[in-house]
Formats: sequence, C-alpha cells, structure tokens
Amino acid sequence: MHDLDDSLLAHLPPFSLLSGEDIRDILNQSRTRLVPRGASVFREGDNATTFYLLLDGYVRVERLTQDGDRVIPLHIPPGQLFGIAAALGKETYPATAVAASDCVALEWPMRLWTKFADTYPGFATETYKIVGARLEEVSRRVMELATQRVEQRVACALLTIANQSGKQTASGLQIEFPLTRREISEMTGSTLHTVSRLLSVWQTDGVLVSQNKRICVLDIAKLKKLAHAANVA
Amino acid sequence: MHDLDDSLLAHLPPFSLLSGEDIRDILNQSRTRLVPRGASVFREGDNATTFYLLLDGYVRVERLTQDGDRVIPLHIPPGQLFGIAAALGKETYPATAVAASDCVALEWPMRLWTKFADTYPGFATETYKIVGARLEEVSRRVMELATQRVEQRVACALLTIANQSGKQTASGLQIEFPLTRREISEMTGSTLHTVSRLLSVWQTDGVLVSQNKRICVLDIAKLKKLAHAANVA
DNA sequence: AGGCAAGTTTGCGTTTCCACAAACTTTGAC
DNA sequence: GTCAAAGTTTGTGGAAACGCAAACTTGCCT
Repeated sequence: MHDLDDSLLAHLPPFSLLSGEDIRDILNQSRTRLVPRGASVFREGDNATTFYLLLDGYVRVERLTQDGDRVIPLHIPPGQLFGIAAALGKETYPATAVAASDCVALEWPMRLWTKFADTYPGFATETYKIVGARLEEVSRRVMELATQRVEQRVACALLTIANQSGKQTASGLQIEFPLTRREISEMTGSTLHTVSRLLSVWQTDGVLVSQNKRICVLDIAKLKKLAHAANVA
Repeated sequence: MHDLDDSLLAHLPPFSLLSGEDIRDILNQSRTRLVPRGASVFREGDNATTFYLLLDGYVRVERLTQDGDRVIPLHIPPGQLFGIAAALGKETYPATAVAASDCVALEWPMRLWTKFADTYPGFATETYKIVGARLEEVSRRVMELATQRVEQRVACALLTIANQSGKQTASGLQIEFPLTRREISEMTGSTLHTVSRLLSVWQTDGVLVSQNKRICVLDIAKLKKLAHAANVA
C-alpha cells in the first residue's frame, strides 16, 4: 500500500507523541493525493468530507468576495494539517485550497478525525494549536491591513512567507513556490501594479531579486525595516 | 453560594446538552465577575489562567500594533465563552478584553477547561464552534479590509454589530453598547474624522441616528446597500 | 519555430482618504 | 453651576495608491 516512511510523520506535531504502531495505523487509513500546481484540493462551500496533511509543497488559501475579488488570507507550509473545518463544527470548507506548487498530501475521511482525536493522545491538542496559529496569523493580517500602508504590508507579507517557507541559499532566502505580483496584491489588499512598482524599487535597492515568479530575499534586514517603518527613512 | 439560575446556562450552546445536575456542578465551580464599562477583563500577553462566559454586556477585543495603534477585531456578545486561548494551546491571551458596557461574566480557572471538555459531552465541540465562528469573522474582516472602500467597511461593521447585538425598538435597531467614532475607526482601519463624516451623511439620509455614543439603525436596507455597493448608485 | 497566453513594467490622471487644524458639543466630576 | 475631559464636526491641503492604458517580456503549447 504505502511506501511512505513512518518517520515521515513521527516528527510532525499532530503525531509526535504517538508510537510507531499508532502512526502506521494512521497511515494505513490514509490515501495519498498528488495535486499539480494550480489545481484545487477543495473549494469554498464544498462539503467538508475530507481532511488533509500536506507532506510536500505549498497550499494557497483563497476566498472570493461577493464582487468576485480574490483574497489570499494565508499559505500552508508542508507538515501542516488543512481542511480541518469540521474540527470547528463546520459542514463546508470556508475557503478554497489551491496548490501553489506541486503538492503531495495525505487525506482521510472526516469521520476519522473524531476517532483520531479520541484515540491518539495529543492529536486534537496539536490540531487546535494549528488552528490557534492560523487565527493569530489572520488576526495579525487584520492589524496590518488596518494600520499599515501598502508598502509595509507587502514587505510584511514577503517577510512572513520568507520566514515560514524560505530556503536559505547562497544568494539569499528563496521563497519555495512561484508567487506572482497579482497574488502578492491579493494577499495585501493592493493591486498588481503597485506591487510591481514596489518590487522594482526593492530589486534596484538590492533587497530582493525576482525572476519568473521566483522571489529571493537578499537583504532581510532591509526588508524588515521596510515592513515596520517605511516612513521613517 | 450562587443565586444564579441554572436555566441561565441551559440554553447556551456550550451547556445545552447537559443535565441540570451537570450545570449545577459547573456553576458551583465558577465565580461571578462584574466588570464596569471601560475596565479590562484581561490584557494581551497576560498568562491565560482563566476563561470566561459572558452573561451580560458586551466585550470589546483589542490589540495594539507595534506602533501603538489600537485595532478592534471583534466584539463578543452575551452568551459566549471568551478567553479560551488555552483551548488553542496558547499560554497567554492574544488580545485584550475590555468591557464595552457593564458586564457580568462567570469565570473558571483554566485547568477546569480540560476537565469540562473531557467530562461534559458537547462542551468542547461547542467551544470549537465558537472558535470557528470567530475565525470566520476575522477572516471576513480581512476580505473587507482588502477589497472594500472605507465607506463600505464602516457600513459592514455597523451591520455586523447591529445584527449580532442590536435590539429592535420602535424606531429601529439599537446597538446595545456605547460606540464612539474612534472605536468604529479602529474596527475598520480608518480615522475618526472619516467615520464622523460618514455618519453625519447617513444621519442626514435617515439611515441611522447617533447620539451620545448610542447608534440606532433606522434603515437596514439602505445600510446594506451602502455596505455592498457604495459605488453603484 | 511561431504564436498565444500570462505576467510584468511604466506612465499618467484621478480619487479616496488621511493629516492637520480648529471650533464646537456633550458629559461627568467636583 | 462650572470646569475639564472626552468626543464630534467640519474645513482645507496633500499624499498614497488606484484605474486605465499601452508596451513589453517570458514561458508554454502546438
């Protein structure tokens, strides 16, 4: 069935307290799902029948406004559960999950969630920690949107992603999935034009390099300065 | 000890599945806390030692940005649990809770939360539903801030509050706690000046009446139109 | 290889909304 | 009743960022 290594899960929070045998049980009940970049795992409003663990790749969480504007409240890094709406008593997914890069995920039918939560110590607790972290992140975004200028918000968004999912390379901190100007604008409540202008300037100033949707942060310190106090020179 | 009526809790979601005896047990372990308007129940960063059930009044949730700007992500209506950070694995409160009107709350030491969740069927589930609803609301606010103009955001904020905590009176839908222009601006990422101008116009147009921090919505339909499509006509 | 779609850059005019400022009103305390 | 503090209103100028538009680049598909 699964040629997945048990140790794959052993170090991830929701499973870290479990025995090898428990983990094998859990794995045996899972199915692997490969999602190519750009495809959606589930869509806003779908019946929440399945929950997922992202093994590899990045998932973009999207919502549509009534007017048809797309908003990206957060990205999910590998190692995290997602689609856990039902753990919060929801019957449908509150947002769409799209593969920002090619993804590998494990999936389980939602009815197993309760079983896992009851059976495996720490599973529920760790899941809710993730929920807490997401709530925290979304709430931080509210603060940013409410108080900061576009320039600072874009810098913040890039910082968050770079820290959360940046790979240290020779030249700098590389964001591991493709990210367009439009997407950045949808994360920050701005327009692709404004974002483009900002990135151009930053590229000139040596803060980052961007090519073919790949962004590499060269100077984290400078970016931090931009994020917090764009006005104070 | 407690002269609180058991039936007070019986219809509230976290307790609605419990027997009268269970509810009495829970009440016996609680303490009542009276919080005058303007006082805080707990502050951002405090150790999360206690969780609360708001019996009467309204609580304003506040956070401070690094620059000292205050942001109000949501209000808590009577009947809801709050300060449940620890249910999400947090050790400290992520925000400050201030009484928006005189409040009556029950409080329990946080260690009882686990016990309640284990002992009483539905307690945990219902709590997490509240968390889900809050996540939903904060996330909706992100969408508003990201895509709507100030006018629409203010209209949305008033609509939300009026629906959540408005009392139907002869003249209209009355918001049950005092709400200043500044507070509205802190909910919508705007300034008190802009909010003042908007409310003035709306008052002239008969959408609402506002006096002494009391706001009464006269024409919900008009407010809805403003909320969704301020630009269209 | 060519052509198309998708993404980016840049310029320019315009709008929204903030920042500053100053007067005014209301409320609550003594 | 008076005073201070808090909240509101309104005006004016200006900056930030959007909307529109058009040219340009890049990658991808056939």
